[in-house]
Amino acid sequence: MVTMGDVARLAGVSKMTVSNVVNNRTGVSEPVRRRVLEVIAESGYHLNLSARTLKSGRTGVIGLAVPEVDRPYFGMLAARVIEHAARRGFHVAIEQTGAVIAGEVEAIAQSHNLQLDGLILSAVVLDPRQHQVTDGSIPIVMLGERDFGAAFDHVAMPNEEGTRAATEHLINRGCRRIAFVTGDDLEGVNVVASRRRGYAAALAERGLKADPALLVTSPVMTLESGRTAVHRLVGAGAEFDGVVAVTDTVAQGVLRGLADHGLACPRQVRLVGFDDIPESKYLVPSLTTVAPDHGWMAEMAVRLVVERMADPARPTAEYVAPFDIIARESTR
Amino acid sequence: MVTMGDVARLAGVSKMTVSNVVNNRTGVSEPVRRRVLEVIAESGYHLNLSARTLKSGRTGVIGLAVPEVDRPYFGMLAARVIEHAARRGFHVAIEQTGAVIAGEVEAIAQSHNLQLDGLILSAVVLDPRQHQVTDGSIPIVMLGERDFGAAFDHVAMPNEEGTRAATEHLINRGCRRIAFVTGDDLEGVNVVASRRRGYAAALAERGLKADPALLVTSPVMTLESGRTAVHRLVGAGAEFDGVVAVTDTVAQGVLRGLADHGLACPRQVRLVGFDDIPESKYLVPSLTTVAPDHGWMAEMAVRLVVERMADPARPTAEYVAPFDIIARESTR
DNA sequence: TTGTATGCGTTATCAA
DNA sequence: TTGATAACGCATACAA
Repeated sequence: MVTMGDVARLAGVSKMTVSNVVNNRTGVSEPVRRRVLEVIAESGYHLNLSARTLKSGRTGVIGLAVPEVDRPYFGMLAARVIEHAARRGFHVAIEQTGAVIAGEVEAIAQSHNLQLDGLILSAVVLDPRQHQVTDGSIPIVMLGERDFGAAFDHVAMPNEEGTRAATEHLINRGCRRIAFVTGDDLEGVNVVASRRRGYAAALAERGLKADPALLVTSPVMTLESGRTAVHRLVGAGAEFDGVVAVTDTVAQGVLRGLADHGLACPRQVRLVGFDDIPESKYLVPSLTTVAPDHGWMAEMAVRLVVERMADPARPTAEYVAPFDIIARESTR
Repeated sequence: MVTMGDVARLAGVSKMTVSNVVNNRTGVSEPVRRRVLEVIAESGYHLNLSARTLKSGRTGVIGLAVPEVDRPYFGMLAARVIEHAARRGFHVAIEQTGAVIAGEVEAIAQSHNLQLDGLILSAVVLDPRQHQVTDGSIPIVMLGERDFGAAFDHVAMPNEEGTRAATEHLINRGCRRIAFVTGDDLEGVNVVASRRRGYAAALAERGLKADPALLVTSPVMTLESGRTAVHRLVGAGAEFDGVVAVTDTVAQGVLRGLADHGLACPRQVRLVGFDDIPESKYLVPSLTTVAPDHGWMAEMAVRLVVERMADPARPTAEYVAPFDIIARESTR
């Protein structure tokens, strides 16, 4: 391997001069700079980032911990975060937490070992009331789901507002018996609880009764759980003319479940999701959904991490992403 | 920051002994080991990976370059690669190439700077005949798409075999006018060309004519391009009773396009995709598809990278993933 | 404008 | 079984 010293020797200068050239610092005469760059090109020299890191204590790597990158929503998030991080000169190492508490705790713990400069954690199960996760050694930004109070910077989804708007949208379309298909952690501080509050609030506002038979929960929020939810509703003889799904992925499963029972959407049952994943527009019927501004969220998360690196003492901030209701065929 | 030296001092031993304990090496007496571990726990010491890297020249990071992580297929791939790499003690840094040649070349070039121990490159546009990409400084495994001959280890998709089987499946179901919806780089050494060969081979084998009007190409392979392809077929007055889509994502777009024109699938047009992304099972109608073994591919790619680290001289190998045809509603 | 000395935290080598 | 020393490649401080 060719080192900075080799380049210095070949160019007939000192290591320091090479370092200055490599780092684009001033104070190097033009002829010397050219000579050094020549030698670098010829020799195939590459700066050793580990050595620089050892000196500076910074790796230039931001961790992104998500449940699984192959869930559409988190894949989308990862793509945006990688983009915005690159724009600021950072690389992204992805950790998969598996949506289990141990995985999310581990992601924080590992951030030391991995020498991350910062961590963006999309926690979905970690409960701030039950787990002491205050780390403090590197900037951690909580993304999207759980609210850890003022302990961390937090970029939140418009969970409650979004679901309320979605539910209102169904009501405006004439639905009166609206089911809510979601996860089962209704008590915690989490996306499931917040979105359900929005659903309940909209019903209450419009004077509709929240029928417990129309609340279908399951431990996971997947395509399969959405499908199964419909099977359960129909199996229990529940009457419903609208469904609010906790995510687009679940909604897609619901669509499948409706098809299994020959229920036409939107004619017999209208459906609305949450996230606006890329596929939603192409489903048959295309899916009405709550569309938070994902690019905005990713950019903000990266920005908060980077800014906190510069100023660790800054008070934590909480941002809620803007959103739109995208009306499509599933609620026509 | 607490260093190995600090731990050594606190434990009353040498740095080397601490290192031996941290690395689980033999030759440390039990009492000393316990004492050191105690101090480590108390002091909150964490091994500095950069320093280790500086010594060893290894980072423990494998790069994974994919077009975009938010495409379902590549998200799936990334998830599997991360899993298998973790199993072998490696972390994964994801690069997004944007499916452009410059991005793919850049990924290789950057692998130096990022101090990657290896690179898994899912190239989709880089053409081995036109670009000199032989690097040699770190192990590079080509994944899935393009064939670089013996220059790199290669884990291939069963492109030709898969599409042939898919096309045969349609013929067996009674289709006689089968369209192929794909990308437009039909000449290169790539997934588009191979899959088309499989399509053509199946038609030829069964004595069906390949009507050029039924070959619909577009520069990209997306949900939108699938949808548009159907619009173009119908707009041109083409008659077709089956569609082979180059990927499941494109197939999903095709499904949408069929719906736009009131064409019933599978009654009027049968459809088959390629990849078996998680969503395919839940589409309405559920999608018949060629299902390569993605876990197998990811595992093999990681294995090849890691093995080549150990033995850079080993001749390159080529593996083709096994696959199944999953018959679902879209070809019922 | 350029060079020298020193140290970042770890590990390999060799000696004790 | 343990310890001392010398690197790894770079950047900081300071001297020339």
